[in-house]
Amino acid sequence: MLSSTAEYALKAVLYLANHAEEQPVRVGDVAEALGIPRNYLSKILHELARDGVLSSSRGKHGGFQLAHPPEELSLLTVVQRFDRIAEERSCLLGRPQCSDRHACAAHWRWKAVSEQVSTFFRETTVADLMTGTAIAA
Amino acid sequence: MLSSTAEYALKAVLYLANHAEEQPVRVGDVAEALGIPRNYLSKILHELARDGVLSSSRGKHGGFQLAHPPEELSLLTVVQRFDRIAEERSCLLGRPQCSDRHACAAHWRWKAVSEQVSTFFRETTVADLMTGTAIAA
DNA sequence: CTTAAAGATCATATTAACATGATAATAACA
DNA sequence: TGTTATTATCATGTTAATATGATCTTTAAG
Repeated sequence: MLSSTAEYALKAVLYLANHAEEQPVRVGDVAEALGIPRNYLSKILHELARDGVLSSSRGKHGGFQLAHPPEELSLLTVVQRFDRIAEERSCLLGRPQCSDRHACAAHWRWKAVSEQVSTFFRETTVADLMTGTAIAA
Repeated sequence: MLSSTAEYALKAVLYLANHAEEQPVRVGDVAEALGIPRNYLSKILHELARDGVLSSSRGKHGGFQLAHPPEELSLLTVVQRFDRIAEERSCLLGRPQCSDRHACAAHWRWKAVSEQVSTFFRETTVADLMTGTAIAA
């Protein structure tokens, strides 16, 4: 569903959210804890920082942390830079211009499902996925 | 959502379903009509034939056609050889062992959405997407 | 039995995603 | 002010998906 890059981003953000006490957290620690290639993750976290999802500090005692409370951070925000999640380009058959007005063969049936996916990413927050958080259906 | 290979497969199967009169249809015709690279499509259709989705005949007047009525052909069947659609490996965070018993942070929330996607591919048939077919929600 | 039209197959090229390694820039602190 | 720990950046390598081109095999028709 997600590219491995987006998956790394999401896992790392979740890790930072769950380690809010020990902020900021070093790339190396996150990479080791999650089994993600270090320099690759470094680049990903840097991009998240440029997007305003994380804040970073260099030098001794530097590292990364969430820039905003996890309740205010949707999964879509974390992931959208890396994957086009069911936003706009949601045509199952890859048509550039597939819409209600110009529907492909699969449009109406797929739209219902596709919107559920979008909604999940748009409305689920990092706080919803933090360990120790009550999970309600 | 789908890889371009799976998308090609689906488009081609739909094309064959919609041209049942002129069977069998040549690879070149399908490729040209859909804007898909010819030899690449040839390989894809060959794989679909090996899976029993299509039947192929060589030589003059050869080509491809559906091996079964479109009502009996699910999108999952068409696509599963090329993409792992929400079957098994459905963990959003890519955990190899994510299940109800060993749930990742996203498991329960994602499961509901993921199952809708699976169901769509499993239960929608090629007939449902054919042109001229009534579309009911 | 030859020929032409079709799919089947093989070798290779291209591209983007994923990953690694080396070096530069920055900040804390002795 | 120099040393060290950290992120930032750049150059390069690897791999899988996508794509192309050439050739082989099969079959219908003349």
